[in-house]
Amino acid sequence: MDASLLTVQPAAPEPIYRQIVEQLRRLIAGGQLAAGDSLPSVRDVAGFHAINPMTVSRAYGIAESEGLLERQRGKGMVVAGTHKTTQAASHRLALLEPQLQALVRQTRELELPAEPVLRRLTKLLGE
Amino acid sequence: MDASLLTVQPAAPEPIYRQIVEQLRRLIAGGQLAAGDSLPSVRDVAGFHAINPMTVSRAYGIAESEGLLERQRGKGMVVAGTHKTTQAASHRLALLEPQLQALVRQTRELELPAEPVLRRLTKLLGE
Amino acid sequence: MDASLLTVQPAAPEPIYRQIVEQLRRLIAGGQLAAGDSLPSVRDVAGFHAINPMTVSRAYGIAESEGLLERQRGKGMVVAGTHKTTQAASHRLALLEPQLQALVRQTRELELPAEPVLRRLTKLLGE
Amino acid sequence: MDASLLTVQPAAPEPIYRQIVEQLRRLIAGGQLAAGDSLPSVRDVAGFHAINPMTVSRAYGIAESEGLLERQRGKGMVVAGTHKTTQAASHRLALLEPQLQALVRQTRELELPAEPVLRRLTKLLGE
DNA sequence: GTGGTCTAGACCACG
DNA sequence: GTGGTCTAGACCACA
Repeated sequence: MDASLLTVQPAAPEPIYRQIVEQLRRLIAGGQLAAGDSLPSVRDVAGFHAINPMTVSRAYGIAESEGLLERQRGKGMVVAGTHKTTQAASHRLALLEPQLQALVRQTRELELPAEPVLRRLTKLLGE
Repeated sequence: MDASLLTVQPAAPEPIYRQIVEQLRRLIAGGQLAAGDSLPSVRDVAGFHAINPMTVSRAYGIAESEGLLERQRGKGMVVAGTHKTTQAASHRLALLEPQLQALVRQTRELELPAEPVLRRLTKLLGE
Repeated sequence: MDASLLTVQPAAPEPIYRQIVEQLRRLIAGGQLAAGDSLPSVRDVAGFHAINPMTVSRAYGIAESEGLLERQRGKGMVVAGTHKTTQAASHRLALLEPQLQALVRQTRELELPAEPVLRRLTKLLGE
Repeated sequence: MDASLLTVQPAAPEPIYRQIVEQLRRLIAGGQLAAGDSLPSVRDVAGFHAINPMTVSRAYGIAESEGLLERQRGKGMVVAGTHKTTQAASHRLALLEPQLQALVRQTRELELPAEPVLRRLTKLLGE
């Protein structure tokens, strides 16, 4: 499993460990990480992104306590078996709902009409 | 100026003071707050949303240091005169760019096609 | 809230942060910590037991993610409101079931009859 | 000697090797394993419980260094001769003391009276 | 090799 | 004052 699977933005306001947890949630929901897949080791991820191993370990630990990952003693972390298949698109879309609602609120605060926002998003999604 | 202009979610992970600053930025860019408009007092906002006055004060202070607001003796805070008019739509759209990019990244991690996301957003924007 | 409420055994095999989490679970279930009670600060607990603040913070964080505690921004941690009352004795007894089962297994491995074990436990509980 | 003598819970927080060592300690103290008895081979135990042979080997090694077991060429591990007889009940009871003390502490944290705990334990021991 | 725990200490975010 | 995040590094537990 490749450490480059995860992306990390150390400068973002969102803490690194949470960035990782949330990416894992989406990658598993989307099926890019399937049940049984093993994850890059804590040390690999930390080395690749030049962050502290403990930060990665913390993310993995939270993901484990959420039931996303399982620890295989001595071998590393794997995607938990409960997530047998890629989740339905409707369920995956639901994971974006909070972000979509925030976007709508902000669009309104900016008094922007819907069209330019949708046009811009269409363009970005198409690239 | 009504304290209900601002919305605040104390339970959100984003700090309250930053929620306020960013809303002010957008409301001013969108023209809902025009140059010279006076803002609700720190006390009113804090009382209305049941948050700490110091938090509101801090948000106002940051907005002032960004040049969004000005302190007028005896009148409290008012929208700064530099923001004479509503900004151009293209400039306002630019303020959404980071959120749009994050949305695109998350859509890809979820392996979602563009259509359902755009459809959902269209619906929310139309309500 | 007194830092001496929690006891910690740094030499025990069980990690300190988990000792704390499990104590919190029992103290809340037993009603010694009621909803809304505030907890000793991370720094107080760490200082009192001569352990690292991060270790305490980690325990509090886990307890929060389990819904036992709530964070009051800027004020510290309080017992979550969901735990309105002391739980029924039967429910509290259930929390001891794993330990009781382990004790029974060990008693059998030692080929000990029930009486001396019960007698010893009775004595310890009565002190 | 049957591999099913030992029970192992790979999912438990307690490390597997320690589960084995402590069981051996109790089985020998209780006389279920007598001096000279031979133990199931590392391979058998590992195969039976689907755990890593190295884990079993490590447990046996620790038990040997504690003087519980002896390595006999060609015969594998046997119970050491120093443990000629079943130990006195009082000595065996002492092996349970830490668990009993932990149980008492937890009972108090749960604010449980002694009776229900003793009743439940009596029931479990009688089954 | 894997992950886990803890420390000491810096610095930030929040109220 | 509160808790949160991250680091660097030591050391342990496990397979």
